[in-house]
Amino acid sequence: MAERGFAKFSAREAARRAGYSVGTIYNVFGGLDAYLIAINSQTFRAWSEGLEAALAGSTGDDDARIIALVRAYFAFAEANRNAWMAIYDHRIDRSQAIAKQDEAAREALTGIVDREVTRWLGRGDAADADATRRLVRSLIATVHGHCALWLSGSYALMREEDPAGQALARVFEALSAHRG
Amino acid sequence: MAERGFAKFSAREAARRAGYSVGTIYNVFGGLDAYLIAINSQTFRAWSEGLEAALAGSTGDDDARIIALVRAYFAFAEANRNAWMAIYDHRIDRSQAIAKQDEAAREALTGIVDREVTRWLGRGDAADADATRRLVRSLIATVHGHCALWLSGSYALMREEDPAGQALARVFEALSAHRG
DNA sequence: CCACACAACTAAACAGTGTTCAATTAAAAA
DNA sequence: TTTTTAATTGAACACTGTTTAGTTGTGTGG
Repeated sequence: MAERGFAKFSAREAARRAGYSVGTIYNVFGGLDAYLIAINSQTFRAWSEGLEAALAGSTGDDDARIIALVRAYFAFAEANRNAWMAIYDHRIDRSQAIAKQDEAAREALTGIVDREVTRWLGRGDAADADATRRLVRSLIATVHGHCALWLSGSYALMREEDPAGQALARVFEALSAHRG
Repeated sequence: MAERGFAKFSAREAARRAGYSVGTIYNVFGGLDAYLIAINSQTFRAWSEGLEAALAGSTGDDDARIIALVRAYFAFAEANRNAWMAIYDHRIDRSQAIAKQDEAAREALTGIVDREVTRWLGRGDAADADATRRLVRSLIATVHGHCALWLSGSYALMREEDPAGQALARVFEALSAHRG
């Protein structure tokens, strides 16, 4: 997946390279969808680790943590283009429930952002908990949008040499509007 | 494309339904990529028309125009899920130049947003033209991110009943930060 | 009116794909 | 050692995109 990308990915070839036959994928994972979910969940885990590592190495103030977080978000996506894009290329049929461990891998990322945003906003009252959660989702969407359009090359966003910087500007505008 | 979605779309079946053979697509469009670009460009045109129609029907103040624009953005995407997502599902090989008319269809949308943002910001000096353009791209990315995560159902953004409202909140925060 | 040229279109072939499933092999239990 | 269970295969099926030789139709110049 990392080297061919979602469009050119072939379960048959993946099985071949692993020294197995096609059928084994279906026996082990139950179907192609579950296999792709497993692959993408691994990407999610690596992504979360990358973000945590960047945060652990951030010694500055609270602004610095947000900056490190967003920069690490973009850095991972760029360094793992195909794998990162595959996460969003694979449309999951919502009728079929996904495995608990895979669900957890996906929610871990939201959890990190939630923790850091709450930290930045300062002791959040329990009353604002819901508003904060909505803001977190929205900030993720904001950063995602910048990253996705950047990597896909859509629009003439290309003439933007620092999309992460633009995303950060939007994030801080939103955060500032929600403080105190 | 509208009824099957990008993943299940088949050029062979499209040709069959149109009463042609597969080869004709290759003769007319030169290749599958160009065919998909033509399809998506048509979606872009319909999308732009939808936005313009919403703006034409907006009689309120400047805030109302921005609101109408973003709401129409989401409305079109929701009403044309598959076609809208296909725009971003189809990764164009940047080595091959796309037709001029298709390029125009894509840039028209950016043009609309540019016009409305400039209008909202008030007479923009020529000096700020570049800053405005960067902001416009960033706002598009912001709204795109909300819409994409919403329709794909990624993250637990689902528990958000008004993603367009969240996108609008972010847009106005950004616009306010960039006024005079 | 005819032969010709040219465009549009087809149909078949090729190498791939996802998906299923009877048959086989390997491992574990009795 | 025999039997049961699990893991794995490989072939079949119906698709897909892509290419190309060949066929059809249509309008033009003589």
